[in-house]
Amino acid sequence: MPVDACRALGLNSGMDKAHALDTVFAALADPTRRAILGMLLEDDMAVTDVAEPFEMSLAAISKHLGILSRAGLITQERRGRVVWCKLEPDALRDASIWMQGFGQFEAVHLDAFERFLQSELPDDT
Amino acid sequence: MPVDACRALGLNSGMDKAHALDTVFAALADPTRRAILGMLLEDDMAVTDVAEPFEMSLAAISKHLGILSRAGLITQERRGRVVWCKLEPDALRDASIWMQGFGQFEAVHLDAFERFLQSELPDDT
DNA sequence: GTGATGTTCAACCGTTCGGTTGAACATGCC
DNA sequence: GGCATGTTCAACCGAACGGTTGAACATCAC
Repeated sequence: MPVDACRALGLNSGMDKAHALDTVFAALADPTRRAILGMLLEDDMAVTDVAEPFEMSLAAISKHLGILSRAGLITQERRGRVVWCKLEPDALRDASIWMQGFGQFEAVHLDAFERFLQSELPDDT
Repeated sequence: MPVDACRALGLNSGMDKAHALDTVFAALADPTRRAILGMLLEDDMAVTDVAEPFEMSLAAISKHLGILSRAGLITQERRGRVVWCKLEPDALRDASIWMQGFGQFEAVHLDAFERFLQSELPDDT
């Protein structure tokens, strides 16, 4: 598997699963970073465009993007001068699964939820 | 609604939803605290018993429990000398819902997913 | 080459975090 | 009362966090 793909899955080399949860949850524990993820849900964006709506220096946003990237929640690809940021939602999967071990409704209705997914999803998952 | 119930739902007074996500995710970003939550999944526990498996001072565990409590993830009730800790999994609900906005399969089928939740959940939400 | 643009680096700053220690506070037992 | 037990408080420590600034680095346009 290519290194980038690993990082996109939160499987940074030398990072065990617990440490991956650490970095993912820590990355999510900041409103600026959650807002960035929400923006990237719409479309890929350049760093400057990500920074635009925030009242904060470009360097600060660059740091936030670094944290999101190290957590595997986004990937960054340089094309010419501009660095494009892309959401990697698969990195949330392990964290989501961990959480679903606790939620009452998820626990109770997990089977129904999986039946729901199977019925609603296209086959390419 | 009683204050304790509000705290159990992560609705601490004066804490808006974004701040609630901050504290919940921050609380989850530590392996000791995640382990504690896992232990409380089995049963309610006294503070001393929570601390027993960790190579760490009791005061440190007490702080961790305070963080989990302020995030609404547990409640603590004093009975005599001992303080009992109880898991409050409902506090994970908002965070879980927020995350499910990002998973690829969930994103595509979010409307259907919400219909699913509405049909499967009890009415007391 | 020159200059403007996009991004990151390096150093710094104040605050928070995760841990320690020792003392304090409550409560139950004799 | 006196003492052991369960828990938290207060002060401290080093490290990490979230932000700033100014300089540096790449790349594109002319």
